[in-house]
Amino acid sequence: MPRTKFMDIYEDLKDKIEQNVFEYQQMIPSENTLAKEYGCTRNTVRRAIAELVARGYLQTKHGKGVRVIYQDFKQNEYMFGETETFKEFAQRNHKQHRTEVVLFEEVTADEEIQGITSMPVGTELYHLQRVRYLDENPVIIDHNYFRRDIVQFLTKEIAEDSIYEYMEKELNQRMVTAKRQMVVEKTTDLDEKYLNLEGYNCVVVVTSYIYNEDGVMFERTQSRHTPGNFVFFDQTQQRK
Amino acid sequence: MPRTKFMDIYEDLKDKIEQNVFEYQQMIPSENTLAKEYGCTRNTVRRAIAELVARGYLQTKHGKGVRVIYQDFKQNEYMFGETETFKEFAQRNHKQHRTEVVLFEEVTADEEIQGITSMPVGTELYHLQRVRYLDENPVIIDHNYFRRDIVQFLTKEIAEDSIYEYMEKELNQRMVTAKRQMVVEKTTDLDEKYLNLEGYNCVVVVTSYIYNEDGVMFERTQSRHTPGNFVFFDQTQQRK
DNA sequence: TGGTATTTGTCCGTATGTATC
DNA sequence: GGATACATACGGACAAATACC
Repeated sequence: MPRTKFMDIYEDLKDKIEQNVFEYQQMIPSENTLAKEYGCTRNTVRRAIAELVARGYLQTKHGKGVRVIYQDFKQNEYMFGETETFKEFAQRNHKQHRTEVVLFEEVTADEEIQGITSMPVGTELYHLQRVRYLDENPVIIDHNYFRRDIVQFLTKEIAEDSIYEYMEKELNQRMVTAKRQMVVEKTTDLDEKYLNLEGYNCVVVVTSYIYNEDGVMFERTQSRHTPGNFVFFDQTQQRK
Repeated sequence: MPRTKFMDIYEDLKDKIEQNVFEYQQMIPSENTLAKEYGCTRNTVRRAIAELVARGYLQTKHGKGVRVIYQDFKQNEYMFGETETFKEFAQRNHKQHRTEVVLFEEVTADEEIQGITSMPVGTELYHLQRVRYLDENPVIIDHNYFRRDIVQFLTKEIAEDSIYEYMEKELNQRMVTAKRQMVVEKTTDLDEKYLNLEGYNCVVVVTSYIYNEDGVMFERTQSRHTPGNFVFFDQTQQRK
């Protein structure tokens, strides 16, 4: 993927940080030094550093230098500010995963569905309910709505694997922007039917609105997580 | 605050989006046009646009243009990827706020505290427990640990107002990086004693590790939220 | 279908300002 | 005060994707 010069530099610095070539709390070489090493201008180095700052790897200080503040990730963490599918999450954490489609229907948005999805009345949609298993443990129920004009020819079989892989490979559609909102809600009958709640009387509800590169919102998904099995993670830089 | 040119442009564009001068889904003027309007180079405009993309206001597409994808915020939302204090949160949502300090002690980190805080054994710390009220409703218990060598001369009175205002104004210390982790846990006796849980048997636990501009982690705080009162919000751009 | 203009993406080189040591 | 380091900004070049005729 790293086609551009600044992405090459980004990847190289990131590797060096993750491999502890540059250690936690250590200052990395100055921008001018790096520019000479990489054979580019200071601007290009700065671009790479900016990306690493945004992701919590580095911290810059005016007049002083650039410090490593990266520490190892925990497993089983959902990263906020990153887009990761359930399949990718499972693979990253070396877990078995399986998706059971318990509802698959085609609907047309009425006012009730508009209230849920923010899709205009009349929009043709797929409506799915899917139970997600990690190591045979049911941890999430997804309630998905997809626009049929964008996510075309969806089948139950695709929904059991990865809808996003299908979209990218077959339809040449990409998720570009995701807006997510998280609340905790009391459990519903459906939650209790499908999930292993381990005594909790609530679920973590993550509602996502997903846009493609034409700025069209083509998906609204509500993911209801069992409380015990997830961690959300976030890193922030305060700007002046 | 906007001292720099790109921050001026950032603020101006942000206002125009929020005031619907540029409407949802509309393309804004081209970078070259904006550069002429603002009397600067294209690079400076691009810098401002990049910030707005990162915050979910705009979406760019190569060869086409820049589209507005901002929609209004809901109230009572905690924005991930932003640093906001409890006091600022209350004021933004036009709510009364009050903080009650139920524990204030000075401790030295032993191995147990190191396990909780990741602070080295022997570090001198303040340990606080604070109950936070919104409109006289107890919604959060904070368990704070602060390094005494950095957050000096802390008092109960300061802790009842805003520790961060004190740090910035009196100590010239700033929060620069925050790493936060969120999980849901069963309630403890302390939660049940102080919080109004409305039937929930769990709380949302946000654990924060805060760094100053010297890269020193000077605070570890665990905030235990009542589930009903909070929404966490997040926006993401997927990069190529 | 093809050519041209427009628009964003990447990168360069330079200059100046400001914070730190 | 001088050297070093990051921050901002300018102006220009070319590439790549898109739109238009």
